[in-house]
Amino acid sequence: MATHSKIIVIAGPTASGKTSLGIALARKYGGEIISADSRQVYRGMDIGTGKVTRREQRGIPHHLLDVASPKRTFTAAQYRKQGQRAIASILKHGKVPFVVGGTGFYIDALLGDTPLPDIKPDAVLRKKWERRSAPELFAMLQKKDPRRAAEIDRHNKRRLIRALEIIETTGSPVAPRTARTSAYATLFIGLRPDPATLHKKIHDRLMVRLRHGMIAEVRRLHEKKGISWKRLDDLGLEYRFVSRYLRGLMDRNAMTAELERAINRYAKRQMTWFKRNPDMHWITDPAAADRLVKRFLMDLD
RNA sequence: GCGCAGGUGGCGGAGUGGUCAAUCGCAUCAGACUGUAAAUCUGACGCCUUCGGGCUACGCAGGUUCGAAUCCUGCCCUGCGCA
Repeated sequence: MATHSKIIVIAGPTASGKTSLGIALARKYGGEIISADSRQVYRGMDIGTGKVTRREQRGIPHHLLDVASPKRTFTAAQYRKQGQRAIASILKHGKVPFVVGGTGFYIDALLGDTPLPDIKPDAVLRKKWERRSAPELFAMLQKKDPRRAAEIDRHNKRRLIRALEIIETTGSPVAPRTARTSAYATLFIGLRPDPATLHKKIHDRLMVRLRHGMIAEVRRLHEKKGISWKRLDDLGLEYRFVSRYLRGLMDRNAMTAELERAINRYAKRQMTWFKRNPDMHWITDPAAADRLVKRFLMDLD
């Protein structure tokens, strides 16, 4: 059996301690970090996303941070492309890639079996279909691609529009899902703190962010960088709720309370995604990761 | 003390004689995820269930009625106004 290049993934819900664990392991085992975070790719979104500072990086190179303007949507396909490039470059230098982050979709796009059809988003089509109702869109899809229609979430306009977009652009049905075999040997480590601990960490971290200028950051994005309220809302969590507060849609207490709840819900959605991965090695204590990594890098294969 | 308004599920809030275990929103729980993924979307949500249904419920206690969250009486409680 050929020796596959090794990659280590550190996943887990927000505030579970992925970042510092990743850096510690990268330092110990000669690694570099590839961030798998759909919001940390944007420049100027630092406090709200909990982006590592230069200093916290402790000399470990970080990839896929600050690679896009928040004005435009950064997509999973772009992530995959740039991520693959980063992996290749890290391996070339004889280092170990550590994919660290909480965006399960990005991790799968990069390493898993989620195929991303090579069809770019079409703003015109999307805008046109946006006006239609989900049942209408579903009926259209059923007609053009019964196979895809049978498995899709018929209420989710975003998915329906994407499926129709693929069909419209290629003139043929959406390719069925096929298992992709990764070219790498991958160790999946999942951080799963007990719920009470996680909730507390989420709460404490939110208080720190508020103290460290998170509100000013969002205001700056809107006033200085020209990021629309709508866009900030779409970016979710801190950007969504702080912008609503800045718009006067809610007072500060409501903003804080609702944001905290939203973050907790988000953490659960992340877990729902990661739980599906049968290869995930779940740990509660970050210290347990070391043994897994050591064995993975030393042993077999 | 008098007058007025009101007491409904974890919360907010509909319902004013039957089709109400009770619209809806929030919270909570579970889940989905083919280029927006911190986004988007779905289901469950009184208790029990062999999933057919059964049981207990709309402040408390009585009453009217074939039938009440809905009508009547008394009581308790809350808010506002007058004393």
